Amino acid sequence: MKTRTRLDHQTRQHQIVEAARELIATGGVESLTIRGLASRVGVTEAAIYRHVASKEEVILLLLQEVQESLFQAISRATRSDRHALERLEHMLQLHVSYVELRQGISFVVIAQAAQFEEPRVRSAGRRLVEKYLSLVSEIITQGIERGEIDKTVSPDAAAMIFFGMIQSAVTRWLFDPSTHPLSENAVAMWVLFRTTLEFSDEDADRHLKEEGTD
Amino acid sequence: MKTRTRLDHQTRQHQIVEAARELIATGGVESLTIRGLASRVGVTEAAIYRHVASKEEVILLLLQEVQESLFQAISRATRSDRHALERLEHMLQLHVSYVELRQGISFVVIAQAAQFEEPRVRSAGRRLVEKYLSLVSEIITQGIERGEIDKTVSPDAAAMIFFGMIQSAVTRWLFDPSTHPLSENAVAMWVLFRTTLEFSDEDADRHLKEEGTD
DNA sequence: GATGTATGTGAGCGATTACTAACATATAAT
DNA sequence: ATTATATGTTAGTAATCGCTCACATACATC
Repeated sequence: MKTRTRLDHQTRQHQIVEAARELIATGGVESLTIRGLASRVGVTEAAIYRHVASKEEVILLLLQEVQESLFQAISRATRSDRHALERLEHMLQLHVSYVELRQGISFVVIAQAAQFEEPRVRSAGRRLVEKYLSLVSEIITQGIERGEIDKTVSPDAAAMIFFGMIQSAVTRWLFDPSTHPLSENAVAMWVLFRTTLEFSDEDADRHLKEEGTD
Repeated sequence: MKTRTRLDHQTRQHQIVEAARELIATGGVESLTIRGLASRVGVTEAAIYRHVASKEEVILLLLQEVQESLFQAISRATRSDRHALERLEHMLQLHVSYVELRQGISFVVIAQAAQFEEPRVRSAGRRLVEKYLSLVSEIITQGIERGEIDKTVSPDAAAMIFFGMIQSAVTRWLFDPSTHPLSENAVAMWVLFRTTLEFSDEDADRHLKEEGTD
C-alpha cells in the first residue's frame, strides 16, 4: 500500500524531529548535528536526507512541533469558561509541566531561534512568541470585559510579565533543576502577580454590588 | 618597560573579549570562532592563543566582563538611598539601556551559557543570575523593612518577576527591535508590576500614620 | 517477471572547527 | 652585544561539519 510507506516516511521524519528535540535538550543547539541525528535514529547520515531536506528544515519542523504541542498542552486552560485569573493560573501550571516534561526544550529553542542567522528560523520563533503573547493578552482582555480583572491593567504589558515569569523560572531551573523547582517558583510568582490583576479594594466593592460574589 | 608590555597584553586580551562580544551580538554564540576573533582583532588565529588559552576561556572572560560591566551600569541605581521602588525603577531603566548599548549581549550570553556542556561556563552563568537575583531581592527586603514595600511580598518571587520582565522585553526586542522598543515595554511592565509591591490602601493608611508621608 | 518508487548504505566531498609547532621579530633588561 | 620575553607569522594537524553521489534493497504495481 502506498499509504503505508507514506506513513512510514512521516514516522521517520517525526523520529528525526524527536531526536533533534532530545539532542538539543541534553546539549543545546550546538549538539544538534546530522551525525547525532542519524545515530539516534539508528540510520546513516545519508538516510536522514531522505526525510529531511536540510538541517534548517529540522529546526523549522522542531519549532513547528513545539508550537503545536505547547498550544495543545495549554489549550485545556484556555478553552474553559472559568474566571480569567483561574485560566491564567491553570495555563501557567500546564505550561510549566510541559517544559518539565520536554526538558526545557520550548524556550531554549525559541530563545536560540532569535539568534539564528537564517531568516526563516528567526521568523518562526518570532511568530511563536507573538502568538503566545496574544493568547495571554486576549484572556486578560476578556477578563477585563467580564469584570474579572482590573480595567486599568494593560493586557499587553501583563502578557509580557506572564511570559517573563516563565522565562525567569525556566532559566533558573535550567541552571540548577534541583534547587530551583520549576512549578514552585512559578506558583510563587503567580501568587504575587495575580494581586496586580485583581481589583483594588474600592473597585472590588463596587464590582460586588454590580454583579454579585462570583 | 615591563609594565607597558603587560598592559599591551591585557589590552589585546580585552580586544579579543570585545570582539567576542561583537561576534555573538551579530550572529549568536555559533558565530563565535577563533577565525572570526582573529580577523576582527586583525591578527592571525595563532596570535589569539598568545593572549587566551582556549575558546572556553574567551567565553568565561566575556561572562566575567558582562558581569562587571552590568553591575557597574546598574550600581548607580542600587547605591542611592532613595525609595525602594524608585531604586528598582531606576535599575530597570539602567539595565535596559545597558542591553541596548551592548546589543542584547548580556542575556543572550547568560541564557546560552545555561546550555553549555562545559561546567565552568554553566556555573559562571548561574552565579551571574543568582547574584543579580539576590541584588534585587535585597533591595526589596530593605524596602519592606523600611516600610516602603508591602510586607506580604515575597522578595525572591518579586526578584524573579523583575528578572523575567527584562528577559521578556529582551526576547521580543531581539526578534524585532523596531516594533518592540526595549525601554518602552519595560516601563509598561514596571508600571503594572509596581502596584504589586505598593501597599494596599488600608496598609498605606496605617503606614502613613506610623511614619509620616515620606 | 519487469518496472518504479521509497528507503537504505558506504564512501567521500569541500569547508570549517579548535588548536599547535616551528620559526621570526621587536623590544627591554642585563 | 647578548639574552629573555612578548608577540607575531606560516603552515599544518586531526576532527567535525553539512551534504552528495553511486549503488543496493525492499516492496507495490503493472
